[in-house]
Amino acid sequence: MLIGEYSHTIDEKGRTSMPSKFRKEMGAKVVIAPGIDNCLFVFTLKEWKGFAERLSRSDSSSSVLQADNRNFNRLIIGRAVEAEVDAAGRMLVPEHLRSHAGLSSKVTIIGIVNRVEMWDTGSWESYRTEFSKKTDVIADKLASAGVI
Amino acid sequence: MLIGEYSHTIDEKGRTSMPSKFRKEMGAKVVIAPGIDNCLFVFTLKEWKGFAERLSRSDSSSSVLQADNRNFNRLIIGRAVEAEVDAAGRMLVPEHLRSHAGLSSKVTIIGIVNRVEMWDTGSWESYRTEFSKKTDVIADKLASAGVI
DNA sequence: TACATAAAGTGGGATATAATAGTATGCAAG
DNA sequence: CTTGCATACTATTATATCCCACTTTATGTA
Repeated sequence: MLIGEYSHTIDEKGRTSMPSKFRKEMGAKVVIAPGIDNCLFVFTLKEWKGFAERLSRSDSSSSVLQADNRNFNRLIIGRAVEAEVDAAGRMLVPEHLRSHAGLSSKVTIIGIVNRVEMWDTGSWESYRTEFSKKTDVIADKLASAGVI
Repeated sequence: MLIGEYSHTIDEKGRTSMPSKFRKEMGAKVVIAPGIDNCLFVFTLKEWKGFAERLSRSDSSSSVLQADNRNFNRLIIGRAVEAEVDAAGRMLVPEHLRSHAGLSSKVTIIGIVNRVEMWDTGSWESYRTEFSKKTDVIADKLASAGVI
């Protein structure tokens, strides 16, 4: 299971490390896609197929939602790339995806069960500060999962 | 059952002891996650898996398309780590979790039935003194809610 | 109560692994 | 044929993990 937060650099060629803890599970080929909220999603090939399929399954009846769905798919699926993890454990993030997430030098990579997210470290920190104020939402979720 | 309060040190590498009374029940691998109120939760691997799966299913109650789910999963699952309890009975708490709970040198570890919490000893003491004043009020609430 | 023995807790150093920078090589386009 | 870019390889630095030893606390026995 992919969990945890790791900090890495991204060099001027756009290469950044896949955290060593994730490498075995992610394999040598991954898919990098624009994520929701200024981050990038990284999937295994297998997970990507499932994710893309769920997105493109248009089960909404209203034409307005269908249009939204098409746009969404263009933005997410159309801009995704397949990337290889090299011998040193790095993957190349193409320029259009780097700019989507605002990646410059420091990146924070987090694992969320079946996907990985890449954030610019600065963006991640402000995102985190922002949401950690909502402890009531967090407590509700923990309660509904039977943790507390 | 995990009960009791234990005090330990955390060294500059971030290692701290799992109380010996908890070791058998917790096993060799545990998951450390950010908790609410400036503490960390420590789960057995088994408890964690059930918990994470409930929260990351792709049904509507935990879909990635819903902002609250994304936020929660990023902050709790994305910042959790799997940690091994070493031969000396210690586990490594990574820097980002130490700073979440404000751990510096003294930690207090408490057992709460099926989970363990780690507190900075100072934070724990102020939390405890704060709430021990209100135990009668809390007891009344619990009683009127039919809990005890 | 004092002592002996064992278990647990803590600190520090050695070794292995990972992260990143730097250099070389191959391929494609002009 | 040359130049530029992208990928691959190598080396150095940094970090994390493992291992050992000492200290302290607990427990049981004389």
